[in-house]
Amino acid sequence: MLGKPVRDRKTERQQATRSEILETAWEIAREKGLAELTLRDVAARIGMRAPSLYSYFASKNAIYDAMYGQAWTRYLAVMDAIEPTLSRSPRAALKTMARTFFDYAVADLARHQLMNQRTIPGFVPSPESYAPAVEVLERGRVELARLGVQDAGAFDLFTALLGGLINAQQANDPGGDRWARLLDEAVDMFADHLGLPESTRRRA
Amino acid sequence: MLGKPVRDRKTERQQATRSEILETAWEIAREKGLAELTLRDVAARIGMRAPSLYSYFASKNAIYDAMYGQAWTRYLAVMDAIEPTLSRSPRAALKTMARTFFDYAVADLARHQLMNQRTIPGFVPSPESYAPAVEVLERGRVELARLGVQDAGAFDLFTALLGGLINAQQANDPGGDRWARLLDEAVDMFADHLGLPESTRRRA
DNA sequence: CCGGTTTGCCTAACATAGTTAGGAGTTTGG
DNA sequence: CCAAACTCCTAACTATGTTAGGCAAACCGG
Repeated sequence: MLGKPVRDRKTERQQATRSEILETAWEIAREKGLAELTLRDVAARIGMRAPSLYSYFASKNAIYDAMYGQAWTRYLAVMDAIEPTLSRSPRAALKTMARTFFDYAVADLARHQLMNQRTIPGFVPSPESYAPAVEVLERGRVELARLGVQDAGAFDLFTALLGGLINAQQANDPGGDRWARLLDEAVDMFADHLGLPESTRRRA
Repeated sequence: MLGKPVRDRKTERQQATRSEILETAWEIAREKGLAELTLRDVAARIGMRAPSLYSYFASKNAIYDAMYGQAWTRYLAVMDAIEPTLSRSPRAALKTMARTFFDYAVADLARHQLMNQRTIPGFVPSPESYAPAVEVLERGRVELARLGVQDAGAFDLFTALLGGLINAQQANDPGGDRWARLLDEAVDMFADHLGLPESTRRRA
């Protein structure tokens, strides 16, 4: 008589368990490293056995995939939070954007590896999980265009520069700031190159 | 009566087999990917079984380690070949050095992953294998200093920039030239930033 | 030339980890 | 209330790095 129930308790529970698995996976990845994550570990920590996880994810890579999607989706939220506060000065805005992404990447090694490196053999993000990554890039492209960086090559150069600094920092001085402290200078270099206003050239 | 024999046939044979194992490992890594390398595969291809490889290398990671050392040692040879031909113009020399390293990295994906990325879980190069990598960096640092790039931060910025371009190229456009073609511009940007002579600023 | 040692490779087997098969107990929807 | 669905389990398979132990050929001092 009654129509569909308002809540789908089954699906709700299923979703809750999926979330719990993912949270636990992040936890272990942060503790032991992304690659050291094992299904038996994840399962044990939530009071299950490994095969039971297959009721929630099709494979271990599907878990990585969901984590990948989460990481980029959450960064989208960070972008949302930042955008209203961006300076109208192109240079300052560029620095804020770069610093924000840099900090997000450096804050969690496992997450950075998953998002930005091919550290898991055989893992390739699915189109659905890749979508937020593409959107982050697209929003970055639009934002930079708004700031005066219209050239496609220039945007590629910016992403390479930023990615290079992040990788160097994580690989050669994790926890330190050897490359972190070069970030503003790098952005200035880039801005100078494009002739953006408010030049503050360094190192004569 | 006679002293030690001139040649140690035993060691020679051992070395030859080690080389054969490494060559085969490179071959498989290039074919299937670095992480997809298995000891059973390597062994089979040289007419052995997996455990026999342990007479030549202490572990699979020891094979990766030797490959890592080879890759960097071979690049040292490339540097040797390049150095005499370097232009006296800092900018031109910088471009040649950057392009040479870029091309070396891009020429072999598996090798690049091993040299420059943490793509093999748990693999950390030994001090001996790390040494040539350090020397490449050191020679680069000296060479750049000679060209007028004395600041330590500037050198770090250069390596980050170059590494960022390489990673972007390999990750997002393998086999293409989307970032490769930005290399000269990137070096000019860097040289402009440092005020090196022969400026050819682009993109007004 | 001969007996012991070393070397080179083997088979068997173990541990770990992802994954599949199949089943039992519980929940749930008609 | 019953059948279907769901949840989780145990057992087991596969792949792969690795260890144990053995056997035959090569080597070498006397």
